[in-house]
Amino acid sequence: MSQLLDNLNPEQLAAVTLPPQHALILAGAGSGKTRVLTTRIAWLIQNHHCSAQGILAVTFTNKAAKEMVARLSAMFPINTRGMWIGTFHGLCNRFLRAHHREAGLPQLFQILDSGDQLASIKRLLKALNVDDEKFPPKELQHFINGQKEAGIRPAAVEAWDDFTRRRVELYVEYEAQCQREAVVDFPELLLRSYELLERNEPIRRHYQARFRHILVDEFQDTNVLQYRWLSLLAGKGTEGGASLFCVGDDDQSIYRFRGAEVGNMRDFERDFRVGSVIRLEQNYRSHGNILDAANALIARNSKRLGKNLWTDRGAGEPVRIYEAFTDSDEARWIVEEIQSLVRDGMSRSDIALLYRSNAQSRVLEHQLFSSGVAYRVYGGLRFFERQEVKHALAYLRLINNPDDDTAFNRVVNFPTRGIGARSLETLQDAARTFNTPLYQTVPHLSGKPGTALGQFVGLIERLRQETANLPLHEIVEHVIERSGLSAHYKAEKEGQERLENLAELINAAANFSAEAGAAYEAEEGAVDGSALAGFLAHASLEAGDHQADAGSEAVQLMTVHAAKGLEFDAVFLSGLEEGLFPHENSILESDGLEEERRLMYVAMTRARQRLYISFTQSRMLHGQVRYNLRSRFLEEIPEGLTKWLTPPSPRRSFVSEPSTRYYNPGAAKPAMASMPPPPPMKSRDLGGLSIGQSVQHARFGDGVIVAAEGSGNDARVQVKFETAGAKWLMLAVAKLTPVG
DNA sequence: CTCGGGTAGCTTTTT
DNA sequence: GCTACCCGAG
Repeated sequence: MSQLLDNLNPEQLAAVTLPPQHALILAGAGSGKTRVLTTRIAWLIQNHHCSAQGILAVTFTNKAAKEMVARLSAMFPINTRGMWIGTFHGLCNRFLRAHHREAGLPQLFQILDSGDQLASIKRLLKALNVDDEKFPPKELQHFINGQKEAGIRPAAVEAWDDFTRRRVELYVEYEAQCQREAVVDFPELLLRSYELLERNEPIRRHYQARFRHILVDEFQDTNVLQYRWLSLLAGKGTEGGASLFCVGDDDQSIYRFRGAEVGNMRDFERDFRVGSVIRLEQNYRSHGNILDAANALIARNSKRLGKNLWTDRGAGEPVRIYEAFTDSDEARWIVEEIQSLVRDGMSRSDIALLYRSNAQSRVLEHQLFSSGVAYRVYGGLRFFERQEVKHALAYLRLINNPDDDTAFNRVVNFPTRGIGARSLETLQDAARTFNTPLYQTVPHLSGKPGTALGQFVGLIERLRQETANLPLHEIVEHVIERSGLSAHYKAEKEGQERLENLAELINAAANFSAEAGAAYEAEEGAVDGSALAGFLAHASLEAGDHQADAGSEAVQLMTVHAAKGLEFDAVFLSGLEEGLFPHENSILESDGLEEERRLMYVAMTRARQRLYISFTQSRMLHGQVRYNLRSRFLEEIPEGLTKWLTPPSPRRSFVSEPSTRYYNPGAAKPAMASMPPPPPMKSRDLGGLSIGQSVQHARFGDGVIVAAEGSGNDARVQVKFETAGAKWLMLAVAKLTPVG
């Protein structure tokens, strides 16, 4: 117990030992957030503030949940099984399985991942003969999920125009289809749970009485529905209930685009009259210069709860800045620098190469590859998203729940068994007529038992019977063999890797039985039903690691988003250019720039010892060479903390943005006068115009030149107009008048 | 049914 | 510039 609290700093200690009450912990990057969260749980239990059953801890990713459980078990022999620790979706799944009847779901309901959901929507639009040009499936998916995540059912959507009204109708149809097929999408897991808690008083009271302490990780990433779910569970006000312990960092809120609502932090303070806001500001990760640079940058954001990281580790090295001519030059320099770090003894896996968008990885990969530097890219397809794995899972899903039309469509003709679009269309039509799922419709088709479709149904029936009494991993193995998948990939030239993945799936099933089996059958029979159903839910809820040979001694490549929560000795931050970072799309969004700045803050605070920032004068993007200004974020890092590895060239003033008030060309260091002139690319003949120049156009109005290409008669400039958006204009044709 | 040619679109992502 | 997806030909 005394050991438990050893080495906590005063703020961490205060957070861990708060008396039971609502609390908001503002935990800066690298401030020991996870440690506080887990120690808090251990402290609560050891001091008899509650039993393990009284704890609910919720995270966003399976990784974070697993880490919490691992750290807790390492702390003291604790019954983690009794606790509810998991992701929002994982916990809601557990809840809905336990109360499926009250939630209006069959016990063996299946979970649709995003891809399944999209397929389901496409199928719906087709069946309803909806023009998918007018209603693009992706857009409809976004619409439906957006409504659900705001807690809005179709009847409550405010639809003022025909377009929205039609989308609401499709939302209704989609809900009906899911119900018919006994499937539940991700946001539905949340919404169903919320609604059930809300309308069913006995169940609500049961859980409110049970959970004494609710702990939330990455609270800044919660969406509206998640916050409401937490509020309901905590039972604020008359119903008594749990203490909410929310840990988050508003400066690291980078997921607004997927519904995260930072405002939840302020709302939480207000709604729950949070008396204690504790700031964890001591950083155990980075050296002083890196922290100071990050602090100075984030200080320019206006909407902050306020926080300043510090360290006692010393200033360390300056932030290194490098300007390259082209993206390949930038990549070449980065790889050379990496090689030199490795020569000096740094481990490749302690080096990260970060970028704003995935498209940037290609040039970097190319250079790493040709220099023979081992690297690893995060962000590809994940295990349970692979084609062959999804196919195998689809067979398993059909055994588990034949009404799952998404699974049916996926494998009815894979491997091919002569069931073409024609027969499927007939089947679809019949299914609509009889209002039955596809599987059940097959026997209705005018008594031809020998048809290919009939044989397919026969196959599934046979598989179900043959596997009825087998242990889980043998079910999986049997289905892979007897469905024809195995033979299909054996025959395929490139099938070897797929076969290995299928073998890995059998492994995963064996592991699942061994590990999760025990946990799942704990208390309340939360997930009974078959092991198969549990495994399928697991496969949907946890897409698996991003592949890439883990553990190998390799440089880590990923987007800044993917790097959140990670740390490295050396971090290379590439592509610090206007339009890329901050991304051009974000500049038009309200508060978009502040979110980009937070993203930059996250990126910088990943570095322990060395931070490199680079940008280029020209970059190939969307098949065009673009000439971008260097990012305004570079101007927001105080000069004394940086070291330019190339001579800093003057940044053209960025006319349309108020942030330039921080940039004062007049105050340029005298040394700049002796710097070499800007390289030739910048001095291209634009008829007296330059990048950054404000111009006027007769039709499009006022704008700023943001890029240029070609020369002479072919010279073109890209102008970002205030109202008309970005346009490429031929200088020889367009009449542009310089302004100012 | 499979292959390949043509074309639209292109920030970030977990569950 | 790349790629994912759609459609038409074989």
